[in-house]
Amino acid sequence: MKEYNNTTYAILGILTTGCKSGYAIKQLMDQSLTHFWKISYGQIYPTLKQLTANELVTVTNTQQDGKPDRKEYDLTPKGLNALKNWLSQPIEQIPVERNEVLLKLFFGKHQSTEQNRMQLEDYKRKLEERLQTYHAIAHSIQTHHENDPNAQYWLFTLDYGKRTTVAAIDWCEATIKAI
Amino acid sequence: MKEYNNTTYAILGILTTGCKSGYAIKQLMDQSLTHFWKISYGQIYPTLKQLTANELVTVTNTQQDGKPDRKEYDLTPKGLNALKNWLSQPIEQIPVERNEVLLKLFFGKHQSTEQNRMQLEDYKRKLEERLQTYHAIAHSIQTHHENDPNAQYWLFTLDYGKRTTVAAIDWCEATIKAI
DNA sequence: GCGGGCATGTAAGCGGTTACATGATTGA
DNA sequence: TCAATCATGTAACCGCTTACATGCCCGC
Repeated sequence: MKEYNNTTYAILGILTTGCKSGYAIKQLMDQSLTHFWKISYGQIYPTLKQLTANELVTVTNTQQDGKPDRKEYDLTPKGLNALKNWLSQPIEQIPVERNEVLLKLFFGKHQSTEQNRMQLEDYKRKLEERLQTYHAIAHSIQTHHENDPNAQYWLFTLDYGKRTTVAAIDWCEATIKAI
Repeated sequence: MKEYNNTTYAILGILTTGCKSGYAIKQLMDQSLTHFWKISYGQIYPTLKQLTANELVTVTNTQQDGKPDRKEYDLTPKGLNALKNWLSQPIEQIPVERNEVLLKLFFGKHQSTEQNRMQLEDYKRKLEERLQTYHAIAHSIQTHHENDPNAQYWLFTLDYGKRTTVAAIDWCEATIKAI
C-alpha cells in the first residue's frame, strides 16, 4: 500500500465529515483542527488532485444556486480503506516541538534578568489567549455539533490543548519567579 | 539588520557555549536541545558557511593531536550583536504543534474504541519514556555543568518539557477512561 | 460598480531531512 | 586490518507557505 504523508490523511479524513470541496476542507481546518494541524490551499488542491489520480477519491463538478461551481470529492472504498489503515497504525515517534521561547531562554545568560522575564510574560499572555480560544472552540462544538458522532473525539483533542497549555502557563509563572 | 531563521540563531548561540565546530554543535544539540530544537548536518555546515560570508563568525583551521583537523568558528562583535538582538525580540506567535496522535483521534469514529485506546496507550508509553530522558538530561546537566552560568537556563527549558509531558500523560489516562 | 465571500489553482522559494561521499586517526 | 569516532560536506528531494492569478455571484 502506497504511503502518504499525514496531511494527505488529514484531508482524506475531513472528506468523511461532510466537507467535500477544497474550500470547505480549509474552512473546517481553520475552525477545528487549526490548533494542532494547519494547512494552506497550496497544499490542499494539489493533494486532492493526487488523491484523485490514485483513485482514493472521485471528483464531480457540481453547480450551486447563488454560488460559483465547485468540485465535490468523495472517498472511494480504496480511500476509506487507506484512511482506516493509517488510523490504526501507532505513530513512529513523538516529533520535536520546536519552541522559539525555549530556544531564547536556553541562551538566557546573554540577556538581563528583566529581558528574560519580559519574554516569559509575553509568552504567558499568548498562551492565555490561546486557552481562551480553546474554550471558545469547545463551546462552539458543543452547540453546533451536539449530535455529531465526531464531537466526542474533537473535544478530546481540545482537552489535550487545554491541559498542556495550562501546564505551560504554570511553567511561565514558576520560571518568572525563579529567574 | 538582516533577518535569519531561528535555526541560524540557534547555531550562533551554541557557538557561544564553547562548541566551536560544526561537529561539536551537533553534539551539544543532540544532548541538550534535542527535545525542542533538532538539527542536521545538512543544515549546520551550509549555515556556518553563510554566517562566515556575512561576517557574523570567523573561521580558523586548527590541528588537534590524535584527531582530524577541524574548523573553529568564533563570533565576531557583529555576530554577538545579532544574537543579542534576536534574543530580545518577543516571538511573533506560538507555532502550531502538529500532533499525529491528535489527528488520528480526531477521526476516531472510524475506529473501534479498542483501537483508539491502543493508540493512546502507545502514546502514553512514548511520553513516559521521554519524561525519563528529561530526568536523565537534567541530572547530567547538574553534574557536568555545575558551575556553568548556562546551567540554570538549560534546566528551565527541561522543566518546561517535564511539565507539559506530565500534562500530556494525564490527558492520556483521562481520555483512555472516558473513551 | 465594487467589495466581500465563495471557489480553484500555481509558481517561487524556504527550511529541512536523508542519503551519500570522503577522509583522518586510534585502539582493539 | 577493521571498526569506531571524529570531522566536513553536498545533492536530491519533501513538505509547506506565501504571493499571486482568476473568476463567479450577491447585496449594497
